Amino acid sequence: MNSLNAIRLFTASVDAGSFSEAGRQLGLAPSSVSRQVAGLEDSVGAQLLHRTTRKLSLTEAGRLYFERVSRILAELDEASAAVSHLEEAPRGALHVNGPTAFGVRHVAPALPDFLARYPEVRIELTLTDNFVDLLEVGADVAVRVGELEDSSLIARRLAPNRRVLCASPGYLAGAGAPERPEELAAHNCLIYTRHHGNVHWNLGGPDGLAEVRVGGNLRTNNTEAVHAAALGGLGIALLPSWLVGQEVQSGRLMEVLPGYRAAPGALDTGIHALYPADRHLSAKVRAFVDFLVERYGPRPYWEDPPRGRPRP
Amino acid sequence: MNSLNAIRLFTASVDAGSFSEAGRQLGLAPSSVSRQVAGLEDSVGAQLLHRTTRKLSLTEAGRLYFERVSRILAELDEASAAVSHLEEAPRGALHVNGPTAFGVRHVAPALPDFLARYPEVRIELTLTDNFVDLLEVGADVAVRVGELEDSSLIARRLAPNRRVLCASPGYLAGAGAPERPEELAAHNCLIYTRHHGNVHWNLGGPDGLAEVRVGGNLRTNNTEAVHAAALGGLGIALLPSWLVGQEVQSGRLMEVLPGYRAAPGALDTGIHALYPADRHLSAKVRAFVDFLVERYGPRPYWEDPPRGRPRP
DNA sequence: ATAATATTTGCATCATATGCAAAGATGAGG
DNA sequence: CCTCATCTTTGCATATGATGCAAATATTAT
Repeated sequence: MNSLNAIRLFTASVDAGSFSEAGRQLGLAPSSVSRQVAGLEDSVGAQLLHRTTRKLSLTEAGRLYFERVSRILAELDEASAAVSHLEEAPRGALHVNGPTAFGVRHVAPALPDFLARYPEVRIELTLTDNFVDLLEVGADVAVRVGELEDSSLIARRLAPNRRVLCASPGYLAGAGAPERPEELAAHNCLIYTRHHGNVHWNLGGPDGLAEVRVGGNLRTNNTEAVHAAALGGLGIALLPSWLVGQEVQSGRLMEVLPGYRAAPGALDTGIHALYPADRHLSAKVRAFVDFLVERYGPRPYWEDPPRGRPRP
Repeated sequence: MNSLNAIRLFTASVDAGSFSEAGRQLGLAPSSVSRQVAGLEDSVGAQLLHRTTRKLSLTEAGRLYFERVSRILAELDEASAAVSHLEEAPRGALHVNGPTAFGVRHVAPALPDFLARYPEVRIELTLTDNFVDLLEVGADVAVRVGELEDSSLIARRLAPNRRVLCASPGYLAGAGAPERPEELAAHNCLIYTRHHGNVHWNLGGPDGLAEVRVGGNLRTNNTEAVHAAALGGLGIALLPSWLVGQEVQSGRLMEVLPGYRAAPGALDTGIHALYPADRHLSAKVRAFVDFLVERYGPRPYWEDPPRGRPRP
């Protein structure tokens, strides 16, 4: 096993012209240099240097070894430098993973700004709705909505995940807008079946929690389908604000029971960025997460403008 | 300072797919591998591997580093192998140094045979008559006639260095052939001035040592000049057998006082090959020295065929 | 010839690597 | 859902290797 140290001392000795001079330059005793080079010669099985008290001279083997090895040392330093260079500033490929619905609406639109700020980064965005292992898919960072379970990853909160009741103006014009949670039972409520207790909506409001048994003529395992049906005027939906916020703002949907929101559950822990708990967090990942935190902020742009209502 | 060991363990881990497997293959504890790789990551300042109990996966930095570094490791092994390879068989450049007169007569003519036996060797023959430092001139081996003083070199005896009295048949026909050493004083003796006591010839014969004061009309510092003058019939010369042996055999010169020879002095210690006292003697040097020893033998071809006379 | 400097070696000291054991974590299989 | 096997990591004791100092040897310059 060649020690890199010995090789460095060998080349330093050749450059310096003597073991003592090399030792002085490197802050080592001449004896150390001498022994390391001798060990290297034993290791490669050939005399590399002819020694005289006044002069070192390369043997043919030494000259050959020196030429190759000094180039190799340079390459090695170069390799380290290349890697360090990657960490100096955000650059290189960044694999981002996230759920389709959120990714399409709030990640992909943010990428042009991010890439404009960090021109040396290339992004590969993978949107998947089944849970994937970050490392398995080769992702550097993932955006997750609710449900944090992967304990080997670090989660950084990006935004709250508020679910609100909403319906289209047309539906509310026909069926009327409920004023109290209990009235939801009489409405056509669009059910997202992947919530744990999907037949009950737990709503928090000014007068505490209210559990309402709801139902209707649409049950689906796809949030987008609920969304589309609500937009089409089918009924009242309980959907995350990041999905309907801007439509509420534009009036295509109207918030129902605006003082109430879904009681915090597993799905409501917030929106997080997840990345490996490595000692060396790469600059590009850090930059990306910081960018999202900054872009979404404590009150994301998809939330209604402040209405002065107390937050739970 | 990167430890080569850590890099090897890193690449081994990537190849093996786990620290434990790499450890098994290399006979190391998993903890060692883990720590070395962690240290390497600290050293380059970037995460190289994402770790899971079940899987290792390269980060982008790790992939980049791995690609470069595994190639570099191969080059390093190659460099060592190339140098070791040099030692397996005689090959490469062999720098031979020696005195002009002997070199022209007995080294250069031997080279075709040597090179025929070792086709991978290239010879650079440097003939100099002033003493040169082997290392200074970059020689691997030197042939020296007498005068061994360089204690840092190893001397291997190649042949005896016998000096004999000789003259041309023409001279002897005119001046007569001496029968006893004392008669030399009356002859024209050709003096080589670089002998220490150059006005006295110390001759050993059947009746012991005889010191004869000699002189003549030619004194020169060049053996070749003495040789040429003797061939031209100028007088009696005291010349090494390797210089005149074959001419004595052919009759162009005749030995004078054949029972006598120069008493062993500094110039008569023999003909030696000198090479650096390195622990790793290169194969080509060893082969060359062995070749000369074998070629010259204990009684070199330039010596007269055995005459049954006692050696001193 | 003397002084100065270079390499090498022995020895004590110190840093580092290693192995073992234990703890924490993860995926497979029942 | 739980258990088991395996992997990584960390703490600690040990061993291997590196280092510095001093002395011996050798060589060149003055």
